[in-house]
Amino acid sequence: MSELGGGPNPLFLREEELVRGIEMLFYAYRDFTSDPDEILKNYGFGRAHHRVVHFVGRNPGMSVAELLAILKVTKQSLSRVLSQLVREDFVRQQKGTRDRRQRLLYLTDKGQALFDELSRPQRARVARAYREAGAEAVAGYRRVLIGLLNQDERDAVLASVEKNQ
Amino acid sequence: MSELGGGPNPLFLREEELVRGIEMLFYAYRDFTSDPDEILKNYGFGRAHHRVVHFVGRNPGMSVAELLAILKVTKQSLSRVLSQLVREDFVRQQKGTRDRRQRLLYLTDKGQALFDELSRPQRARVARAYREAGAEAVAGYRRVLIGLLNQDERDAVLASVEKNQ
DNA sequence: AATTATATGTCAACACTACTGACCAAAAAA
DNA sequence: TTTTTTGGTCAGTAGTGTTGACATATAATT
Repeated sequence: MSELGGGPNPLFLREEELVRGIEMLFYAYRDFTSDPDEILKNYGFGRAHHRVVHFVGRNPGMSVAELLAILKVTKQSLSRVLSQLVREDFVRQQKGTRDRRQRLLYLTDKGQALFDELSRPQRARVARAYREAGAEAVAGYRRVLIGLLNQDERDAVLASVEKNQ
Repeated sequence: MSELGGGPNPLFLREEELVRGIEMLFYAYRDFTSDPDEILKNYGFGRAHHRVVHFVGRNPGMSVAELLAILKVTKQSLSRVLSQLVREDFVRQQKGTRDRRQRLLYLTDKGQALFDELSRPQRARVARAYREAGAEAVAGYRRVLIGLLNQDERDAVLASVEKNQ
């Protein structure tokens, strides 16, 4: 296959470089999820539980609809893991005051403890990578990741990620 | 939770910044996989098939053992999708000449076509992100992703990724 | 030549995560 | 009051992953 644009591309846009970018993301994600996966086994949970615990922990009081929009899974997929987390007292649901149909989601103390346990090895991994690469590389890392997002998602993601600045 | 090291960390190692790095990776991977996922539906395939097609396409003649080491799944998990791809003539197996126990893996023309179809939107996505972020950011992106790898995997991953330089 | 180790495949059984499509109830909005 | 939104639930199905056991062919070692 020839170059994407047909014309002469800067070095980092060569075909080979693009495929390399694809693979690097696969490898990083593969290793990145391995630590939490190990921990989750001890709780009889899977990766889906992790995602719920993470985003509820980061966005206390979020609604189910907001969580669905972040995870991009169906209601039924979420329902199973969420109700399991509620049943086992990791997540607490509270009727919304403004809109009482909503079940606003919060971590319990137990849930917060799990959040911390799961995030510890990931934070350590990111910290190590950031430290080794340096501040400038970190800025580049973030810029490229943002560029990889669906364009119609960028604002939402940036808002979500930056909210706790 | 306090800072990781206890001491005063540079800004990009703040707790909040680390969690942001975790989330960005989740979001990028979520959107990154969405295009191929759509295409795969038309073939009755899933993400696992994609991974096999991708890595066999990138490493023609690789052995099953090598593929397992990259994917980090069990033989049984791989077996299902691989035998399906062979049965449907996307992947071809050829007895190794040096070691005739090995089944060396190659894409058929059909497999190569699928590889191209799947990689096209991902390459376009990476190209867009690289273009928007610039060469310097790309270098940082790659450095951080390498730092996120398990340390005992780095050499293998770098060898695999760089091999077609 | 006989033994051991390796590469691969296969089977059964199971678990987690995801999907679709249908349906229902409560509450908000029009 | 009617419509829409939010959320829950049910049944059925599919894709991907696991463990553990076992079989075969071949290579490597003794």
